[in-house]
Amino acid sequence: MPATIRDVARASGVHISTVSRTFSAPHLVNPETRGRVLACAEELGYRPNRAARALITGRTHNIGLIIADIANPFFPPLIKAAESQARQRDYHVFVADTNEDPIAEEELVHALAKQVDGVLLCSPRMSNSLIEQLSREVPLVVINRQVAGLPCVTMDVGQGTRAAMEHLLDAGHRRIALLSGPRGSWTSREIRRAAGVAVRAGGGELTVLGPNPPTETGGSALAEQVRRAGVTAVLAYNDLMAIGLIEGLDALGLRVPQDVSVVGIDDITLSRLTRPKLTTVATPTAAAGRTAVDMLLQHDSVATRGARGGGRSGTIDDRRTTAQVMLRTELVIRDSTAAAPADGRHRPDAEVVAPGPHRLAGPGRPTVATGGVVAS
Amino acid sequence: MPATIRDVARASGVHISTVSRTFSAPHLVNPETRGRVLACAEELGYRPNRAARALITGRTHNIGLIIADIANPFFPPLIKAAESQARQRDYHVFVADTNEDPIAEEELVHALAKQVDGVLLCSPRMSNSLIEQLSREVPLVVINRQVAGLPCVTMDVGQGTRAAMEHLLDAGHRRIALLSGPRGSWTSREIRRAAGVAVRAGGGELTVLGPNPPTETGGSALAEQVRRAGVTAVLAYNDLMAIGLIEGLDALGLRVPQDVSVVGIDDITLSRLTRPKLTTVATPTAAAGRTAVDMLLQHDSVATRGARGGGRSGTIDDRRTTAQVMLRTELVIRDSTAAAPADGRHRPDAEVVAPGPHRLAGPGRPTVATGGVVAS
DNA sequence: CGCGATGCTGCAAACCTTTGCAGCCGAAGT
DNA sequence: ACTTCGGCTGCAAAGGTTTGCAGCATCGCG
Repeated sequence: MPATIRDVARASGVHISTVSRTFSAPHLVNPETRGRVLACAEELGYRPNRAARALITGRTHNIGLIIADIANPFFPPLIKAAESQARQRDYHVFVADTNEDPIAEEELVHALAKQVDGVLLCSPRMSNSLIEQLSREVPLVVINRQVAGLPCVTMDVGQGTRAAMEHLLDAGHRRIALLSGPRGSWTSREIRRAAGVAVRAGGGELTVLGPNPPTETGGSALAEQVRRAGVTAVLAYNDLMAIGLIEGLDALGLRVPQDVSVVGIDDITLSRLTRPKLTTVATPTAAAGRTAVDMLLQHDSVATRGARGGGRSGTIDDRRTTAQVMLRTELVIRDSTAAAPADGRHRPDAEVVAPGPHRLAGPGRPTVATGGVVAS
Repeated sequence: MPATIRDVARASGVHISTVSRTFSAPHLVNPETRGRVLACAEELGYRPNRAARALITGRTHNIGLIIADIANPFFPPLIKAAESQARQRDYHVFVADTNEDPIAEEELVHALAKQVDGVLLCSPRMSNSLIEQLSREVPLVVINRQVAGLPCVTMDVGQGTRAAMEHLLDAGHRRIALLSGPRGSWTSREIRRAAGVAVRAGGGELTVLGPNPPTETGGSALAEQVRRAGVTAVLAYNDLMAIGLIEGLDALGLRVPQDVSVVGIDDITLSRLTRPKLTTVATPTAAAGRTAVDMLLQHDSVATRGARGGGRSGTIDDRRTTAQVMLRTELVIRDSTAAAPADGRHRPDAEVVAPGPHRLAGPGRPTVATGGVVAS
């Protein structure tokens, strides 16, 4: 039913190759002919079949974006940035969600492999070795994880964690908890490592709780454990968990930040909407999306993996060029952190009280401390 | 570089057609042969090229999902539901975001057309006629809009709006504002229509503000206008706008719900996290996603639009079977609505006061009123 | 007038699969 | 012993496009 290139050729009295060129190499065809072809194409509602084209050129002009959890507000800015960057280069982005499931991740890479020119693997939960293996099937750029030999873009959560911990230590906190993220998360490991050294260096004591699902309910479920741990400050794997934790503490009668200081990571927009507004480590998600698309497109425009185009030669050599980019993070201080309680512990028996002054806190400019930046 | 069916055939000493059948019709090939072929395929890391397969079968086992704004928390549950439903039927979902841009919408449909078996068009902003035209290019299911002759799944926002307005009128509100949504939104028109008749029937007066971008900033930008309108209650096009409006009113010194009652639409999870918790019309987004996938798959499994499979006959006749489903909505009463102020107007000069009792409101079961349900 | 260059178009192979048809072989039925 | 049948496999066309190569005029130049 849909018009093919042949229909157009017949209608305009030229060979199919001329029709093809009209679309893919207009300068090679006589303007007059081209006009006639275009008219017929328009008339018949012809659109090139991208699948057929991909079959021979080896390039689909699509890129796949695999996301751990689309419901996490952390991702949409990244997705949008990737899409707009891709659109500028005449590419389309197909997003797929894995529900934090490593199996689904692998399956999706396979499914996408032949339908896209490359895949952006965002916050993968699978093993490094599997990622490496999959990268032989389709060009991969990894986001939020470092895998040796593959192009990666990560956030410098290590620096962000240090900044957060120093902020808390400066405020007099000594007993600090870390709510870690999901099993398999590179970011979570980085945070944990950095938190460990930073707290120790500051003479504090770190309690690690987890692994946990990186969601709001994952956070609220930890309120009881946080109370029992007797800490005065908490760093959460992400904002969602931090917000959930605040909810949970609230239900337990513990006030934030008077009794417990809470800091999140990501700086999702939601973190500015809750009460108290969340102190958090801002990660440049949009930049990550853009960068990842750039790396992917540069990486495979260099060596077109075309069907005919004479397969790329160096399988090992071009690893030299695979970049690993790490993006700067920033600590944004808002209303969920305060000086440690005088007795050095949160009060175990908080009475019910009208909400504290943070409710009235003005919209003043948030304090900002910068983290590090690295690239290689 | 990637292994093709021919490589496997050579390696296992059979014809390519046997390899093909090993995967697509296993019962037609001798178990012994099949075993050998599978072994070789595994060995070589062979994966069928879905693009090539699609070229001949006419079915890609992909479905496209076009979304107005992926950053709107309304959509993720719909996306996830669609994905899981599709996965059960061995389909993959590709999500694309249009940034509320009608042009991008059209372009995406074209881009997806040949790479998917059908497209779910969610909250489209383009014209009905264009949608109808595009539906001749690829099977379409429309979500959040009714288009004659096309399968649609919508939410009964009309009933939800009526319930919300009755709730407000019962609470003594008479001057009510409606924050309408983006231009081109079917839902927004439905809400406006229903709001008009409901408020008039209740002896109230409706002020319509809009159209507006359906975002948090879109809502907060309207605070000033809402104040000037002198209304005591507001229904917003969606929760995001409602939450933004509450922020904006707060900045103006107007308290919700004491001075102004606010109700949203959608019941996104965020609406339970803000203070005050939002009264809102819950829409069954997950059900919508599932239903839409079902309608699409049923619709085109009936008549395979295969290349060879003898094109479908009835172009008009099968319209009889195109269903239009409308899903039930529910009014969820939380803390952002209250009785109208005694003087019938919000106080124009609110003093700064410690936050009201809604801060302490327990997690009690929300009151629920049911809306209608329709199907044809 | 001849020659090469230039601009445009047609030809046909190739991309990777699926699938209708035909062929082969052994077994079962008559 | 001859047919029939069934199970399995091979053959080749088809699907829609791109692209290197070759052919053909036309044109400019010497």
